[in-house]
Amino acid sequence: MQLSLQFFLQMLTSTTKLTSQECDAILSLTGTREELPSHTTFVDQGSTLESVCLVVEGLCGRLEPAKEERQQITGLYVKGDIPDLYGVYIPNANESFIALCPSSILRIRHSSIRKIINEHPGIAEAITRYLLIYAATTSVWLVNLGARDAASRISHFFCETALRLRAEEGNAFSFPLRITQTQLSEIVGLSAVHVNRSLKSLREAELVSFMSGRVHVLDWQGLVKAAGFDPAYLRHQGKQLRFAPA
Amino acid sequence: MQLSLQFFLQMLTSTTKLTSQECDAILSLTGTREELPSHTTFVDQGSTLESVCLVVEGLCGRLEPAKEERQQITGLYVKGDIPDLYGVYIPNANESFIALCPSSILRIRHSSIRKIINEHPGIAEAITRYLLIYAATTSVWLVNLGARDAASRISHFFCETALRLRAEEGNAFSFPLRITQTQLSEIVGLSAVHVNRSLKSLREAELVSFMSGRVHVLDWQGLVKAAGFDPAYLRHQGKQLRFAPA
DNA sequence: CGCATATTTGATAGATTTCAATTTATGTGG
DNA sequence: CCACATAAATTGAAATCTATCAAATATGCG
Repeated sequence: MQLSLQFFLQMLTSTTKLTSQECDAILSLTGTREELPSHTTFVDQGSTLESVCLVVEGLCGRLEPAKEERQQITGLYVKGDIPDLYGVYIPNANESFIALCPSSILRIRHSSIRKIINEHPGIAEAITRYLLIYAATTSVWLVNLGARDAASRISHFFCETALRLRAEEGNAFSFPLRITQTQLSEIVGLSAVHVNRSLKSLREAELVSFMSGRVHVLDWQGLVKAAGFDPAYLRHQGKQLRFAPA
Repeated sequence: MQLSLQFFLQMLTSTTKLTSQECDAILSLTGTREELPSHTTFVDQGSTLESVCLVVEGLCGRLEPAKEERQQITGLYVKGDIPDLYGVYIPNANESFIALCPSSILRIRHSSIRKIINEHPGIAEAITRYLLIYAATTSVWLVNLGARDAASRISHFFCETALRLRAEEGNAFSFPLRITQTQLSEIVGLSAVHVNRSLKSLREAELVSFMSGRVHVLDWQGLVKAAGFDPAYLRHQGKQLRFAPA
């Protein structure tokens, strides 16, 4: 009974009405567990995909090949996420996936996913919605890099991550985020040095502090405001949908 | 017989093997034609979607709500694209869509799309792949803003757009791109003034010039190199796929 | 303890934005 | 076709933001 599979199912049912058979089909997916030390690449850019990776524990990132030494992380994945789920439909990896901290994944063969997709039309529909929510997140990241300054970018990332980790509670709280400042800089498209200085200014403004792999939100309201953060894209508003026959 | 519908079908069949019935189902989609003056918003952020918009002529953009006056364009859509196709699955618009120049669209009701999706499993699959290719493009834009300087960003955008407009031919050619420098600045996340100066430097480097709504590629090889452009994400490599029963 | 990695700081160079003004295009009505 | 109004492009100067380089300090781990 993988907790992470239940998290994944939760994401699917947050948008899509699934029958109990469909839910069972998801929960009974099996795969092989892999323990990944920090910085391990578990999907290679350019490879042909035959399985997907469910994040069971830890944090993973999508890494796009960028010019020379400069690399860009274009997605963050937490427990219950399947970063390379798109590979079921398009099995060519244009990017790599790496463990940002010691993590563990469950590798599930495409054939298992295809089987339940073909047998249960609602699952195909739910997966499409799941993929679309990730696409929406990427758009928001794009706005973050294109339209905000350093401190706001970092703030926005912290806000998003707090919600995705289900960590938000009250106006002050903290949550684990075991990444380095260098990795953070590759997420927000800044130099590591500048991230360090921006973190300092956020700390001095008493909005948020980030140390030893943990984010301490000091003033959630203020942080949300400074970041221009609107959580609409993360949460499905409105009721569960389904147009496939049950 | 809409040429733009044929373009759309081409995008679907570039990834997915469709039966001739399925192709016919696509081509016989109907909707209402709308002529849009430049800057018209045709999908409002926050609205509930009941139709999709096929770009018949012109150029459209996806506009994300950003802080205050600063706005970010997170997607560009050309003839044959359906920018808001995702709305069939998630009918809440988190962003607006606008005409970047005088354009015309065909508004097709969701119910028509849903009908052919339910009747033809291959179409659902093809649409999912189509949505994923757009998501991949957004990731590449994210890398563009996060890891490249001004001139490279602009170059990269021109390279991508040349291919998407099927304009590339030889080492020097030109193609129409009826957007303003201000709109370009909202695409690449820079100020309009800096875009203007970067364009000047690209012109002086004899790589590309952009004037009166037209891109003149002076040295395609050089431009691709300066941009660090790799077209893999735009073109589906490998043969047509399908795992739904025909 | 000692190495490797991560964080912090200072100084400097470079990139980009902003503000303000000017020039050049573009479109429209007479 | 011209005159006008408007939008777009261009330029200069200064301020701000961000990157780079180099070094020092801290942290984690065997």
